[in-house]
Amino acid sequence: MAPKNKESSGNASKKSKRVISEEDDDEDYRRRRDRNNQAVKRSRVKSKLKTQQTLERVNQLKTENELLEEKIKMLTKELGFLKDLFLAHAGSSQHTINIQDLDLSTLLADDPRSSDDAKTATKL
Amino acid sequence: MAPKNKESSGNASKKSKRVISEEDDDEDYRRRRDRNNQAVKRSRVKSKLKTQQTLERVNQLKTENELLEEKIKMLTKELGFLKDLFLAHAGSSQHTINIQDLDLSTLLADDPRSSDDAKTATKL
DNA sequence: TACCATTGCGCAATCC
DNA sequence: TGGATTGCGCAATGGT
Repeated sequence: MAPKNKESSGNASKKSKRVISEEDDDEDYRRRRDRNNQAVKRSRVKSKLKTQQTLERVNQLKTENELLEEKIKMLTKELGFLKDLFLAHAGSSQHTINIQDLDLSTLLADDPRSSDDAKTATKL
Repeated sequence: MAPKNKESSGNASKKSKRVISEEDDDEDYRRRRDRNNQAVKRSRVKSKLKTQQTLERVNQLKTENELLEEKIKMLTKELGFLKDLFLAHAGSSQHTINIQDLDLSTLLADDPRSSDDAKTATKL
């Protein structure tokens, strides 16, 4: 904190014709200070904006996360059903499954491979 | 920016015995300023800490999401396999599946219902 | 050398 | 009454 030259030396002229160089420097100083102050404001606005966007990103990711968890529950449930089916018959004596006994309609209705989330599911 | 009473009026005594009340006020002012400055520092440290934690949270959630996406791919793949099996035989003439033809070992090896991510899968 | 961006810091106004 | 926040300006510093 050094150059705090306010109305320091006894300058008669205020800003009439900037006599020599002292006044010029003062004006320069003010100009520079003002520019920096504006730069500081810009920088701080940007900083706050970034902070807020980060918070929004967190919420966005949380929501996304919940949806994915739900989807996993659904898929796991379906898989469990199908596997139980296989196991049940695998443990039986004849080792065969009669397709007529199965209600595939409900199972295939929400086939994950053709849902709206196909972006991640269809890749393979 | 008003009360910038530094070495304003011509006070002879500096802090010897605080004559009446002027000096006292000055000392009080300084004490208050110093305390506020410390409070400001604490506040800013806390603020920066929170910002950083938020950034870490974002990365954490991103990682979590990727894992969930992968899991969904796996489950979808498995489901697709099982459903194709059903469909294939549903379209056949005999409508029966011979369990001997299936290799359930690989399928059941990584049963989602008994994996390490059981936290979300076992709930139902 | 000049310029803008960032950052630490103190002041004062407000908030709580 | 007093700490916590916040907007703001200054100066130092970083990065062209």
